[in-house]
Amino acid sequence: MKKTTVLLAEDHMVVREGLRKMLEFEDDFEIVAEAQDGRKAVALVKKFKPDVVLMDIAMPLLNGLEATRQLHQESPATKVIMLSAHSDDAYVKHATDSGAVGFLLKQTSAQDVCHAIREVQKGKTFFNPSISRQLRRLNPLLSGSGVRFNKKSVDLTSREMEVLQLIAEGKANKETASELGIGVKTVEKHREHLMEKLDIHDTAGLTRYAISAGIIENSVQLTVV
Amino acid sequence: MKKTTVLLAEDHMVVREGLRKMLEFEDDFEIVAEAQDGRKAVALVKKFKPDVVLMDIAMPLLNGLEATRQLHQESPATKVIMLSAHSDDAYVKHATDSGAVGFLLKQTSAQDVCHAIREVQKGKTFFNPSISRQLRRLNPLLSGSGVRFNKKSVDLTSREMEVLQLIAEGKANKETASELGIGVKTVEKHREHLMEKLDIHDTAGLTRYAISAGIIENSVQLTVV
DNA sequence: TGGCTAATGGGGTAAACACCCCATGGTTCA
DNA sequence: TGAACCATGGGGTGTTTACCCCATTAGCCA
Repeated sequence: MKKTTVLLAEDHMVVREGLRKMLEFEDDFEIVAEAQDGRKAVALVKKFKPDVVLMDIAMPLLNGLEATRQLHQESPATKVIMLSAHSDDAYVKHATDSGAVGFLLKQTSAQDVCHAIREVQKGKTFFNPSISRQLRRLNPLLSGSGVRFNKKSVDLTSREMEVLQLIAEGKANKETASELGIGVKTVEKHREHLMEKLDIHDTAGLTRYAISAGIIENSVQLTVV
Repeated sequence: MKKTTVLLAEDHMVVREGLRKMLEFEDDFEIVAEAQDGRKAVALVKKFKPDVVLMDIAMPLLNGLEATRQLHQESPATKVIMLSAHSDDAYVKHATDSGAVGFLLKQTSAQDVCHAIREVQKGKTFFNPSISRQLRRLNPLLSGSGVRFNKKSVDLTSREMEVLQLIAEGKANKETASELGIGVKTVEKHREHLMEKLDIHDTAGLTRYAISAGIIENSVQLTVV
């Protein structure tokens, strides 16, 4: 039986070695190459044409999403499973848009990683349960069956984006209202829509989302003088 | 020969399993327990008194720095090696302040992880080369004058730090209270003190502060076109 | 044209929050 | 041995949220 060839793209050596040891335990996988950044990943996929790529989202030089998009030009048959520590909508949406057929959180167990590889190799998709929920929420159209999903995701409206930004900046609804020249009730309404769309129901969560989505900046402050 | 007992504290299962498989390869280590959040880590250290703890900085409920500080009350002999994806000055400084005797980046190879454990077990310290450079840069200021760091910025009590983390994770005061096993009024009080000390008077602001101070983790911004 | 969404707004309620008042023990340190 | 700080609580008050109900206007598009 031909083994499933796998390429690991992950910049953290600890994680990469862990994944490798994990997969070496199984006898139907063969790791053909490892990349520590997105650019290397693209080059190695071009060279080795692996069946599956385990791709970290956050990598130097070229992030996993953009790397996925690029390697699909070179090797359309290669299935990419995204790895991420986080499950922000922006990530999940970008991942599927980029052509990833799987999305794993780093909380995932070894069994699930192996399972995911086998599933995508069979032409299926594999998402962590929580991710699946997000996908259904992002695109109700695909909730029915294995329908292809495309870029129809919850882009926030520009008004919602504005309100989200002001929330994350610490403005109360009243301030936001006068800032935007609209009524407080309208701001509340936008806030409601945001929470519904993002499935985040507290200010702290909205703030974290805004930062991770790049809607506001949050420079790392060094506490060392 | 007695094996070196190790506790893994890391919320990402993928990383944790990787570390475990990595250490199981060596015959002088024995993993006695694993924790997926800081609070569990403290409890398990109290129970098992391991020789060494591999501790991720960013974990739910209680971050690795604060967990380290707490477990040193219970088990002063336990050596803690911090694991982090980043090497921000704030992290390194806080790690040494908290009592960690090692600091590894997640880029570290398996050999170095094992080497680090053996070194700290021998009573030495182990830092990644880049971290060592940072320490040398930071140390003159610290040791020379004997002045406390952070005097410029606010120093929060350890309880306040815990509350801040839970706030930033989106917990309501009631949840935080039951999480910490104290009254809601006390949580409110800590929250008041936080706001007063930091001069931040809204949840969004506290959340941004927690992220920028490295008390909780937040996704890296992606510049996907 | 009918159906969809965005944006605007009003009303109401229960919960949570921010910010005051107060107190009791326990450390720590000068 | 106090002063200063910490952690723990109770009471109260006004503000702000989160989440329901409802409606109108405008634009898009199939």
